[in-house]
Amino acid sequence: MEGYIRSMRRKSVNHDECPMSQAAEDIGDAWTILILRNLFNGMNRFDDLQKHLEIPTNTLTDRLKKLCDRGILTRKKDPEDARRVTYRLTPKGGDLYPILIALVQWGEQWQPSPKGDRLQLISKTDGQPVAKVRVTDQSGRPLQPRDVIPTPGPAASNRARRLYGKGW
Amino acid sequence: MEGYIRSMRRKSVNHDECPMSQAAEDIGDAWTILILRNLFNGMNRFDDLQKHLEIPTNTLTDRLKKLCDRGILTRKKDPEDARRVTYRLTPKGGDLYPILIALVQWGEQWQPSPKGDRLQLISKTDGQPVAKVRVTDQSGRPLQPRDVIPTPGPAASNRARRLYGKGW
DNA sequence: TTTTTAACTTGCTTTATGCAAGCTATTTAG
DNA sequence: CTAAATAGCTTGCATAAAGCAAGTTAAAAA
Repeated sequence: MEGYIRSMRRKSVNHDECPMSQAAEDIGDAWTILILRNLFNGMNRFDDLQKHLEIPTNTLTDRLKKLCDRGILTRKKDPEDARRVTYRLTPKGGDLYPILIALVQWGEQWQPSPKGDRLQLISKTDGQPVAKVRVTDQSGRPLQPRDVIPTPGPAASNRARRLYGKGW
Repeated sequence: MEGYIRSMRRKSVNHDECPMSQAAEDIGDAWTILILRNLFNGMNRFDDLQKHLEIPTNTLTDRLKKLCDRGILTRKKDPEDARRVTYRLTPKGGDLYPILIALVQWGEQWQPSPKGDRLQLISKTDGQPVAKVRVTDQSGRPLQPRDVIPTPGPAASNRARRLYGKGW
């Protein structure tokens, strides 16, 4: 059953031991990304998410369940209204922030609206737009893909070694 | 037909004019993310991708086609071997780099292997691991979600205005 | 005490995924 | 120069996931 999730038909994408495969498994889904976006904006209830995203209820249930199972969200009953449930980002979930911001910036840059910006991210520290998310070295120098050597670590799978050792 | 792609049944997730929705539509898919990962590692042929990822050929065809249509990849015939086709990242595609690096770092941090690191990203500039991708203001101060005010811009849709104006 | 609200669940239809096989155009082997 | 191999697909079929409408349960509001 290795390499499969929940069925023999929906293949798991995480058959190498790559952190990106696991991340892709977790958030590599359009609905999941949008749910997380809304949670980062403080929307934490089932029906608000459903109405705003126009997501089918069973799909929303499925995604919220997975996000909770994977430790990205917590599910708690609202003490003030026992009908209500609140979903909140865990520290692990909160750490997805740079990824979501990078997605916004990429979308704004490369698929701009003719009418101008759709979303501006303003920092409270200086009232200026948030800086572009970049890959840098320890001293802050920006790095391009060619400046980075991806090296399989001690826990790398053979598949990952093949990829990063360029031995396909 | 607004809000739908390719059919009446597969809903498009991009019914607000949000840059993140569009980005989610583009790369919010586990196979797509892994294809991009492999392309960033210099793997640019159909059969190499197919073998390494163990992705069904029709799914790979579909994803490569979409990525080309969306200007993320180019498709060119190899002048040295007319059977071969090479897929390469466009500047738009290359700009997804911070997102992929952030995904690796998140996966390595929050879903670590008991055996240690799986993938180490070493910078050629100093031989050190690449710095953690962060959200900062213009002067480099790190920002948390609460430090950022997402403001609908001139091109924002009503749906986006509702979300970012907290008026659900 | 009836109606609403919130968060689902169920049943059904359509679409997408996965597999095996086949196809077409080159290129290499004999 | 023909036969086999290779690269990049396409097709057909089975099953799983997405989407829609409706129903369920428990709590709160009217």
